Amino acid sequence: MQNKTKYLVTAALPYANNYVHIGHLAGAYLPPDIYVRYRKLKGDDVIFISGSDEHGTAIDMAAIQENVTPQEIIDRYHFSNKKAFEDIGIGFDIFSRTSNKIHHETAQEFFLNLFNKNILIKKTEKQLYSEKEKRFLADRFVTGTCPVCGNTEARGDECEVCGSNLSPLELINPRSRITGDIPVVKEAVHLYFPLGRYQDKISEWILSKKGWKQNVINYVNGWLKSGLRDRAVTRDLEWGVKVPVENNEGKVIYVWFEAPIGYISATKEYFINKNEPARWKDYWMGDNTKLIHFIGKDNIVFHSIIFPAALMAHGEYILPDNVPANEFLNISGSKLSKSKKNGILLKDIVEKFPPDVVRYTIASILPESKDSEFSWKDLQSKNNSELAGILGNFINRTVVFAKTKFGNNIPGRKNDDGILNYIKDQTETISQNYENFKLKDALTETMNVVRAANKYFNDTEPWKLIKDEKEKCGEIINNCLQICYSIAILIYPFLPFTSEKILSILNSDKTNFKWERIGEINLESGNELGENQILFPQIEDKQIEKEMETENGSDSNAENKNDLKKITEDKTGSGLIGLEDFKKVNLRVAKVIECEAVPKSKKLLKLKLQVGDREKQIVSGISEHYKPEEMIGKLIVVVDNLKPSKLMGVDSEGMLLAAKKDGELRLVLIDGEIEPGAEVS
RNA sequence: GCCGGGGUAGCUCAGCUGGUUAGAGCGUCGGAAUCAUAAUCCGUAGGUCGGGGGUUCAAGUCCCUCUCCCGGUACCA
Repeated sequence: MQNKTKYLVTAALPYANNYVHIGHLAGAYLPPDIYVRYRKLKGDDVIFISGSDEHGTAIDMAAIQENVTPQEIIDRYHFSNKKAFEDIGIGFDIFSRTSNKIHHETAQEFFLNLFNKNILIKKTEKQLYSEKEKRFLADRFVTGTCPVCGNTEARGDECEVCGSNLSPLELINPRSRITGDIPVVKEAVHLYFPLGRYQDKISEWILSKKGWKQNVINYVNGWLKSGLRDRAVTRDLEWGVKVPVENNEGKVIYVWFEAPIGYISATKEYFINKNEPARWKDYWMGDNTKLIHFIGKDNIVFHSIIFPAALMAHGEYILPDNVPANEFLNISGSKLSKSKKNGILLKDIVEKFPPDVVRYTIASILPESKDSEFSWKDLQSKNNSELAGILGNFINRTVVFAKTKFGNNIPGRKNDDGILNYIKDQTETISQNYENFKLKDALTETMNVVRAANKYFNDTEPWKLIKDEKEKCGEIINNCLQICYSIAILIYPFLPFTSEKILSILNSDKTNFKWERIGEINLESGNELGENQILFPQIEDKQIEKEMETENGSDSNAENKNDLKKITEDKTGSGLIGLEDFKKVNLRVAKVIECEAVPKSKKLLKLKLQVGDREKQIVSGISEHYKPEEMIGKLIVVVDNLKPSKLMGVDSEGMLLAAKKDGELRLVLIDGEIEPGAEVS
């Protein structure tokens, strides 16, 4: 008994700066919930943990922008997300938050442990310092003129206008975002976690892991190959967990380091609530706990490299047993560009559709091995033809039959004809699927059981037997009702709400509600049934069309690809070229009709050009020299037949001519007026 | 450009270390049945496994190459 395996299952900590959407659900919340519900049915000792990640500059900044306190921001998202999770039936044992006192203490203890062992390294770097505020300014707390596009309100880490990645020191005329104070450059000391030193240990540890998903191994190997680098663990910020070491005023522990410790703090909190404040150690420090992190693929690095390295450094904690990361769930129709995150919010979808319908749809397309695609039509068809048609129908036809033909009582039985044993056998393969984190397969097999139930009903034809073999008929219906109970157990991990409803329809309680009772006799003959209800009402076309419309409305990605695909061979001859060669280059006059910066790029501008009666788009690295608006209307010279290419994902169908020397760049322009499209030779 | 992941029936996806006629669900079409939310059950059709080349007795599965999509990274004359 003492040695029974304990399971510590975590779901990624959602950042309390955004609403959780169904992509998150598919990646990091529904899978562990299903898994945990299965373990609980098996009677395993399992705790399911998550909580809001509530620190970091993004939250602080959001607060400033909205002119509220960070507390208000995190409260908004924490409680909203928490409720959405409850509504969809994610049964966390605890959904904590990193702003809790217990977390601050835990994180500080962890930090001090490493600090006292001299594991953390001091490094000096140049940083902006505000004399007035008497502190160093974190990246996002600096505003200035973007060196790329000239935007005067660029942030220290990124220019929101042109999307360039910046460092605060690059900004022209930097100033404090809060007080407007002009900062000075000063040397700042920060503590670093020597991740590089753990390269070998991590590598060895990963290699020793069996049964990890291939996508996770690939990701980790990619990181290991390019070499692990030390990471700063302190940051200049007010909002966060204070660095518990002298001479570090105004510094907090960097969120990447502090947040995952939240799993530990949440466990502590869970046991404090249960009045067993020391029990958490049995899980985090015991030798028979399986720590399992469910996450999306964007989190693999943190959960399979960085956090384990930190745990190794600390030394007293267990390491993850598995990190079953999922790929991404895409929304069909609208290709979600990385810039705008068009997700379907969890809190919205649970208002429109029953939670189990959403759970079922998502569970059946879990991105376990590759990105998968969600569509509203899929949800509709899953509901109508699988949930209603197969599952709902079986329960309903059985119950209606028993009610009308057997006076609302469970008819008697003698012995079964093998169907229950068949179902019991199936649980073995289903169990295997759960154990291997193959939840989609588990769902398929589960539904196959329900299909078999329908087949049983069809094959035995109780509606015929009722006429002159009522007793035999009663036995079949008894079997079907027993199957209903078994189904309630089987589907519980995926459809907990429906599971409850079935129990209530059967007028039964949870005494036999255990995995090993599947395929057993769990209902007593003679008992009265409860009130019947339709488990899955049809979803009408209208309802689906409405969702599809609202979705498409927000998406305006209607760029058709051009068919012009002339390819020119460019052979590099050394020295002189003949007229023939020169003529291969098709130079034309083009008028700039639109121009904007390419998001996230430093130097690229996207230009829409008029060339004769055609339009074409080119991308050019000139934004350090020309602003988008001053480009419009200019008559420039372009190479018209250049092989098209993509720059940062944006199509470019040519190049413009410009002179360049010593960092100076000037465009080749046309003297006077001439029709765009005119040939240049 | 580079790194990683993909491209398998109309749709959504399975196919581990290469091995008999490539699978499932939904959808299609045909039939049976009528207890049931016109739900169920049986059967049918549908794939040159993105294109090309190679290794092998044998490749969706390994190698090369091309192409398209996704993510990361690169920044461009």
